[in-house]
Amino acid sequence: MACEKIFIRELHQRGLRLTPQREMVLSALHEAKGFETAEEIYERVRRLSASVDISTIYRTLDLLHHMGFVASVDAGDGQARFALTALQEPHVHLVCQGCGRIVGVPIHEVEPLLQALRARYGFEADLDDVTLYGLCENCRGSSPSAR
Amino acid sequence: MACEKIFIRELHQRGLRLTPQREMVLSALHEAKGFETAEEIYERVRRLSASVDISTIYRTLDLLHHMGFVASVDAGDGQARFALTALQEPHVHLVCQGCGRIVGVPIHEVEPLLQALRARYGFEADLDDVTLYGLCENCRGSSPSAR
DNA sequence: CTTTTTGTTGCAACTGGTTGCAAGATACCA
DNA sequence: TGGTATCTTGCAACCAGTTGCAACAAAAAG
Repeated sequence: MACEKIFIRELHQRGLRLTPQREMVLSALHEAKGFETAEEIYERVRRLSASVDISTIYRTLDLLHHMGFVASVDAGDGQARFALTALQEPHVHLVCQGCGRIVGVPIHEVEPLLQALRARYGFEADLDDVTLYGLCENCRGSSPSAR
Repeated sequence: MACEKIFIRELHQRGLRLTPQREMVLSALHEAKGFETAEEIYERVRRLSASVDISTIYRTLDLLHHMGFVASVDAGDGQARFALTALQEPHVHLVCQGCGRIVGVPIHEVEPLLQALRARYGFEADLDDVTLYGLCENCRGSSPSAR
């Protein structure tokens, strides 16, 4: 897990600490392979240690998110979903409202939008964490199927 | 209030009813002139009638939003904000994280983004209700001031 | 005007998520 | 190795917003 070494280094750089809870959340995210809710990640962590509190899960996911290790997507169903992105380029996320699939779009592909907003509104938008809703190729034709 | 006549017509078309509560929310939104939280709109309605429940405010704002009368923006502080848009073209909203100002961008100005997503990902995005975060012209230079 | 249908409301309970705080644990230094 | 500063945790209370449901009320029909 090269990821963990980098995590420890980043923590130390910010004067933060490595705790068993933080290790377990990182490990749960490795297991997950894809977007999961905080509750699902909580369940994975509980299999490792029963005494961890859900608020610690949220705090740790938040930390990992701010450090750029984790992407957070609001799929529009009132529950955020999280996934490891480790050190990839930031993505804009597309959520299909037909099938629930989440697709990442490298941020450089929407650079023209950034330029347009800068030019016309003087607005410097931060697209690191944007989620767009719509219909994917599959669901566009057929009638939308349940998630 | 031309807005109210159209509202009544739209309600009837959908088999829905005009109630005092719905009229009061619409009237509160007219008073507001700008984005306000559900709680602020609730306070305005309470000045008209003390017995209205906050859940009715939320349900009505939701209805007005789905009917296209109201824009809903998550300013990133954990509280949604609502404003009358009556029958304007839908907007993408820019929220300045420096000063909290909310600016609307007519949706046709981001049409190129829609086309790019359609072409490369086959994804038909719905930008009617997108909010982007960043810094406005004023706040870009100076150190960000509190909201 | 009364009845009937069905959409709407207030209420209370609940949801996902956040926060204040005292107790506990980590990392550093002697 | 022991002491200490301070970061982190679990807990419980809280927050904005949603939901199920029985009572209510708008609109249409008689």
